[in-house]
Amino acid sequence: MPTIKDVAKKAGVSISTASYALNNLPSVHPETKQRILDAAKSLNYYPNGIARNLKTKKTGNIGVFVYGFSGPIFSDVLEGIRQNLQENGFNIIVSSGKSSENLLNERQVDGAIIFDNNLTDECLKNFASHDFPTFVLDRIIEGKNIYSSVIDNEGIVYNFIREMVKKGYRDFAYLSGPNDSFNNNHRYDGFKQALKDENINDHKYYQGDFTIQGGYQIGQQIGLEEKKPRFVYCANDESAIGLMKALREMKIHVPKDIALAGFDNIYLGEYLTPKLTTIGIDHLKWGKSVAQALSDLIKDKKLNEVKHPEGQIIIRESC
Amino acid sequence: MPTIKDVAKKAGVSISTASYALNNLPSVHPETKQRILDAAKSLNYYPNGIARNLKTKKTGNIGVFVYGFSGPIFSDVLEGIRQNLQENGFNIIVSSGKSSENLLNERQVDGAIIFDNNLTDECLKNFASHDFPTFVLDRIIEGKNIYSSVIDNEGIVYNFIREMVKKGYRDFAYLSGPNDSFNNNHRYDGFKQALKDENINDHKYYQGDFTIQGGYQIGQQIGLEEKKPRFVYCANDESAIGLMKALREMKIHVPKDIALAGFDNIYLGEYLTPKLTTIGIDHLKWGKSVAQALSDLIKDKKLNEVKHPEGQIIIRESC
DNA sequence: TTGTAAGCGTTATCAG
DNA sequence: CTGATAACGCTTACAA
Repeated sequence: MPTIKDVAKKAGVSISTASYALNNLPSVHPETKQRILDAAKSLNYYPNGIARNLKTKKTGNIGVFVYGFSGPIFSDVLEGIRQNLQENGFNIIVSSGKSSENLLNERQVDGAIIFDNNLTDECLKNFASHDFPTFVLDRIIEGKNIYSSVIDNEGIVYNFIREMVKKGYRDFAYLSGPNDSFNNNHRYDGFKQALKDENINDHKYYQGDFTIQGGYQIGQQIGLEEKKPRFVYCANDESAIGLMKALREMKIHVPKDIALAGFDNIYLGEYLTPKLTTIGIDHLKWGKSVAQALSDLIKDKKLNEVKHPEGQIIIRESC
Repeated sequence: MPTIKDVAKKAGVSISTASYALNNLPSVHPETKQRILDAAKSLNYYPNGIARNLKTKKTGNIGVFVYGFSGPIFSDVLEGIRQNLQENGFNIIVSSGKSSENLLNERQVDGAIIFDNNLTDECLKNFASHDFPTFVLDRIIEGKNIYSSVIDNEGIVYNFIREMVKKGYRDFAYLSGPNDSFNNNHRYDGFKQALKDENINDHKYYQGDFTIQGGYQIGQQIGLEEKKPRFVYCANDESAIGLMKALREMKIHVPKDIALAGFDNIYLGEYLTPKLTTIGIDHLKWGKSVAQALSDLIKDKKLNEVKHPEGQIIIRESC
């Protein structure tokens, strides 16, 4: 494995001159520079990133930490982040589980984007406090160098439910996600507030867990109920899909017997029968804008506007 | 940001003793060790990974390089890899695009798992040649330190098509993926061979691109054809989904009018109407076994059996 | 324009 | 059991 030393020797210059040339510093004579570049090429030399990182105290890496690799909603956020970071000359490093903590604690990244409940506020605050900008997308944390960009769950679900009431529905149920989920809780708040403002005093509540399987079980349960809700609002699309599957199996027609809707606009919603009504976030744009804000913070140390992602109601066939 | 120097000073020992204690070397006296650990804790000390990596010439990171973050099939492979690497004490770093090349060339990872056409054979061979074990999952490369683990596309598609012939189908078409795709080409080979062995001399061929959108367009085209194929085998599930959507819109019934099937067993196949017949790979297991082989290679420098992933035919309702 | 040398934060060799 | 010290491969004052 050739080092800069080998390149310098081959080109007949000192290590520092080699370094200057390889880093495109203007001071070095064109001829020597060429000699150095040729030597590097012929040796198939690449700088050792680790050594550079140690010296410069920068890695050029941005960590994106997710709670798992399954699940369809991440992909677009990640892709948006990736595209933007590439433009800004950063490497993207996506990780999950124990690795995430390691990479943060050992400072193998210059900044972080978080989408993982399992990373504690403490861990993140500690990382951020050492001058590493951090964006959190799955909760709100206050702290030095730490910023949140979260969906306005409450507002958009509120609007959606009121729209459904205008359409004539009045008998609602809520199929929840996990109780400790930021997104779920805010969606439920919006749901309740809408009912309240429409003077609807009662609603059923089903405990789900954001999975298809969970929605499916609730669907089986609902199928056996004497008095079924007319509209089940599901805290995410996957719950809705499971629910819909169970209802279909029990010959309960959607939306004629029971209407339903979800959240996330996962791409398969459009391919179901009936097509799923949902609330969509422009994940690609969200990813890009967060990545841009982070890049600005790292490069210029100044915080530009952090756009919160906008939600959009997507009416299809399930209600 | 505290360094080992600060810890040593606080504990009243030399740097090297601090290092010994922090790395659990047996030689250090329990009492001093405790003092050092306490000091580290009170300073909130974490070793600087970069510095350690430079000295030890190991990063503890495994790079997983994918062609993009979208697409459902990756997630399970990634999750399998993640689980296994975590057990083996490695960090997982998933990356894509330009970053992948950077991380490889700058040796920020100890080994790599590849799922990305855009990384050239040359780049991978170069990386691997410097004693970094590399597993390639999306093609076959021969070279020092470089190993392939690929799906037996040909064999399983072959078996599937022959099974369909037994069921009575004889008029087949192939909806392809991109022409330069390893998976697509081998699936097509299996498809053709099966027809040949069944003495079916002719078949239609539609050029797709592995996307829902692509499948949808072909579906619209087929809808207008005078003489439609009886069975369209799709090179992946997403193509099949797009195709199915178009057919439904044109009131062509699946499987009564046209039967179809895909490849990948993406999870939503089960939630479509009709449910999609497909060929499934146990991606989680695949990811785990590749990660295990890579870990063995890095730790023991010895190559254990590389399991090729097994495919399974999953008959549902679309044919 | 080029070279010398210090130093980034560790680990590891060697001596005590 | 503990401490000096060199070294990992690079960047960057500073000197020439």
